[in-house]
Amino acid sequence: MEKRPITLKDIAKALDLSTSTVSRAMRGHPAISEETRKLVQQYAEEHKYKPNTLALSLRTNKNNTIGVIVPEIVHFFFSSVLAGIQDEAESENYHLLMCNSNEMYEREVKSVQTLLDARVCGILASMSKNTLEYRHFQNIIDDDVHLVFFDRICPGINADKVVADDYRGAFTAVDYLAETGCSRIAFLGSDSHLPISNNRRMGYEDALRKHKLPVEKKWIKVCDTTALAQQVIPEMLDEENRPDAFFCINDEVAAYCLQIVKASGFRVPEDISICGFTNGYITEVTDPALTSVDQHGYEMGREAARLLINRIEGVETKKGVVSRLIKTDLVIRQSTR
Amino acid sequence: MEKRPITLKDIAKALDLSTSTVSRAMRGHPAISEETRKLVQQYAEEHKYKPNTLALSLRTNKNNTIGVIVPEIVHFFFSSVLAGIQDEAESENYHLLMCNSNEMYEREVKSVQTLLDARVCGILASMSKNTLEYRHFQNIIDDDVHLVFFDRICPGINADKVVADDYRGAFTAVDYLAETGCSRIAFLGSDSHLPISNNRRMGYEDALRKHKLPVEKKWIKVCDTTALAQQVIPEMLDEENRPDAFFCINDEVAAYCLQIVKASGFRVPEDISICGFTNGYITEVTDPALTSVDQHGYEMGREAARLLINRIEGVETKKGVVSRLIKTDLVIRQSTR
DNA sequence: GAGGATTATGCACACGTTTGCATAAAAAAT
DNA sequence: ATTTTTTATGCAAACGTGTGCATAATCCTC
Repeated sequence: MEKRPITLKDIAKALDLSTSTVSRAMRGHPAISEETRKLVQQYAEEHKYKPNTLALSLRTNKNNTIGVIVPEIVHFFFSSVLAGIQDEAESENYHLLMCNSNEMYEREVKSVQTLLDARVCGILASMSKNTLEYRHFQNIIDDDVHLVFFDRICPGINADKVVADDYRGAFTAVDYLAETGCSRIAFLGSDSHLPISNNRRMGYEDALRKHKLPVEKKWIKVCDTTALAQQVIPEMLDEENRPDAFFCINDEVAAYCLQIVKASGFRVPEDISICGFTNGYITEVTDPALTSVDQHGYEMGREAARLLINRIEGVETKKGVVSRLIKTDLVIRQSTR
Repeated sequence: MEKRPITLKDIAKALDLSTSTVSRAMRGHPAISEETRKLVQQYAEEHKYKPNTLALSLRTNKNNTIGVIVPEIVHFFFSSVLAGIQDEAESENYHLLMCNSNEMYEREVKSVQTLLDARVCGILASMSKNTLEYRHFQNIIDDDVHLVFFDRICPGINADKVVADDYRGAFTAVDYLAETGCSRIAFLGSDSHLPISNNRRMGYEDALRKHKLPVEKKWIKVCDTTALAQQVIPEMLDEENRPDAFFCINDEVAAYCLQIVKASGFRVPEDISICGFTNGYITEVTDPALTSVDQHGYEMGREAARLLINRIEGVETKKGVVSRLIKTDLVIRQSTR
């Protein structure tokens, strides 16, 4: 009952040839006569011969597979990156092994182990928010497996990286807010151990300085989840010297911010401007539509995959770390003046 | 310079044993003395021996990998399903090979081929909107690879499936719309060759009949993209006998519908009620927040993966097709009365 | 027509495992 | 002391492929 797929050996037996001849015939080796080559290839075609990739992998110790670790799948930005990685990998004939750390350190460690055990050629990773220990990433490098970080890079590891131009994105956005008359601009960010947040904060501060606006501690908060938003934003609105603009670390926080601000009786953007980061689906369905900084996740995915594949195939040979910056673009909608 | 990972053979040589003994010692075979077993296992531990999964796969012709084909990654529902699949697969020690058809028939065919070539143990698939030819799916079955469809099933193929209870979700939603006083309820659906859309339409119609409301052709439209929404909805609002409720095939269309309706000067929900389907992120950020039918994508993913794995491991032995229905829940927010 | 160059094919091994069978050594039974 | 049983190990083959080397067959050249 078991239907065994046809192998080179089967073809050899059927045609009364040796497996080596068949193997060479299939790959068009010059030392094989035109006659037998055609014979073999036709027979293979007819019997739907498919090379066993497992055997091939074993022999070359290369399985044409790259592993991906994302902190969260159900997320516009990360799924965009994933789509980019997927497209690039597919066009280069690489398979994609997917892992999801779910923002948990333990699962991230386990994912790395899983991918190394699966003998992937390289790994694309974006770090979980809760990762403070980097040993597992170092293990990848120690195993001579290529590693490229995207977006959430790991500061303690010497590896290639592809990141959005967070600094410039933040600078441009805050510059725009200031240009349009906002003078008390708040920054709702993440924990400062994440380079992503830190870089944006620097862009934010530099833009303030450019406009001779004060950098106030009380207007810089860790607020990167909707739960935190519900708590932090009302407090800020209650103060006598309330912000007249919110620059948020992601679109979700911005959207909740918008709701809270409206519910508190302020008009957007007349009283308060709001700007998000990512430029995902939700920016177009809020009322008013959300101004946001486009991170070009799809492009980041493609770029990261391309860099990794170039490393794997020895096209990229730079000794040190390669860093790619994906440009960011401010997309102005109705939530800012 | 090349650091080759340590193998059973290496251990054997180092300990002056045969590879077979080492192999048995590692797996705790009873015919191996306690003494050598400990010796081997300790040596393996010290030298960080990792079994080569490629070799194992070749031997057993089983690579503990399942393939997934989704029509679109950047989509709340599908990424939710993916997350569910991922979690279930991981807990059962299966790897995930991911493909993205991007709603294109050709890429779907290619994805199937890719996965079969990779010798996956099974495939989870959701059909692209543009797929009308089913031969590639039949190939999976002919190759004796397990196949489970989720959500967008393929009507022409005899395979296991896990789907949302679309009929009941639609019925419940439309029933609720009617209960709350709507009498001219429009259905913005997909092409009727998709079972998903067809089942919902039947639920929609049955709910209308229950309330003795007429089923009008002009209130049933194909409108499953935001682009179509921009075109179709204004036309419907312009008619003298305009709908007083829109039941939409997904949240995106519902959100755009909401915008268009508001922009046309109608109040939501006082003049017109709007209901979406999926219950994704955006339902909470529109104004008013969107009533929607929760499809429980994550659960669907887990269920589909579990079913597939049960098939692979011979736990599920039913001869015919197994169909699982994932319950749907109406989540009432402010876009309906 | 004998030697050399060319062409086409096969043998054997390798990749890292697992496993049926044989076997050596030790222990037990007669 | 010899046979039988037990225990622990090794040999060899297998999974499906690719490749260096040997070799058989053909052709050319003088």
